[in-house]
Amino acid sequence: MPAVIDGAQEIRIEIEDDFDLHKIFECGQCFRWNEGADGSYTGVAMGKAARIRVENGSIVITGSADDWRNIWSAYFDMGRDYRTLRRQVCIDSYMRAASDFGAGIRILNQDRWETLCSFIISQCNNIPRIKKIVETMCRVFGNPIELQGETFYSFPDAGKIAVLSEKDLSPLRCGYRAPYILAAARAVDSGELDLDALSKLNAQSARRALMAMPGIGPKVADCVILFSLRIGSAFPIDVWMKKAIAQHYPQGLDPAVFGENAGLAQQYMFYYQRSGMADTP
DNA sequence: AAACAGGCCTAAA
DNA sequence: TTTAGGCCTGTT
Repeated sequence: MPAVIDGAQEIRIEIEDDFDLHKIFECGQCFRWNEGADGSYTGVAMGKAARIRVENGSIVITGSADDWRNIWSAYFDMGRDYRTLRRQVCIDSYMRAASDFGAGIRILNQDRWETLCSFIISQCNNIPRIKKIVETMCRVFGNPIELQGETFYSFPDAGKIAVLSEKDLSPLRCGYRAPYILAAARAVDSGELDLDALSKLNAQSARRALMAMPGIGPKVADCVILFSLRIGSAFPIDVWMKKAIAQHYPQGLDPAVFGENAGLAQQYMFYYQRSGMADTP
């Protein structure tokens, strides 16, 4: 069992398993963590602001031991052994290279409503703009959170957004996605779309329910399923993944070969493809 | 300046 | 069942 040392402002957790902050936060699954000059990351998740770094084989994160146990441990998916999972997705030499390159990635267990909303925003958008829209949304509609003298903002509840109009969302500059955001907020707030319940279904059923919503297609649905519903078989396919598959599996690739680890395989492929390292086989 | 960006929707084969 | 064009906005 990893030791948890409880300091005044931060705690320290020894890690043996894969855990690379840069890869975790830059592999495209989240939008609210930013790297500082010292290599630490600061961000807001699950209603908490935190700063985290890795030092001498330990995670060092602001907050209490209870925060770690109640929030961050699950958020960083510490219940799973990624060294083992990484071996399991090595179905060929390409996946061997991709998973070696991406070693350290972990799939975050993020807030469901936030993930849904963020990936609605992500459609036909680049990462800087996605982050900007999400940050504006939090600043305008979220609650302030203090961390080491700095003010951050939580992601607003679905109920807070549900009562707004398209006009209210105009500061976000999110264009045609605004009605999609409102529809999702209202469905989540009313219980018509029960994300917790979806997490108990299989990927196919959850996907069908999500795609019944306007503005949610297969890619957004799969991201929500993988990054927040904890259903590991989801395999989001975006333009990068299409390139990766075309290059390395011209005959096609059935994600089912990865079973329950398809989502992790996707993350390795995606991260590898985006790095440009995958282009020279 | 025009094209494009980590999709989705609709219309049309 | 698959494919083309349009869509807000910001950036190149």
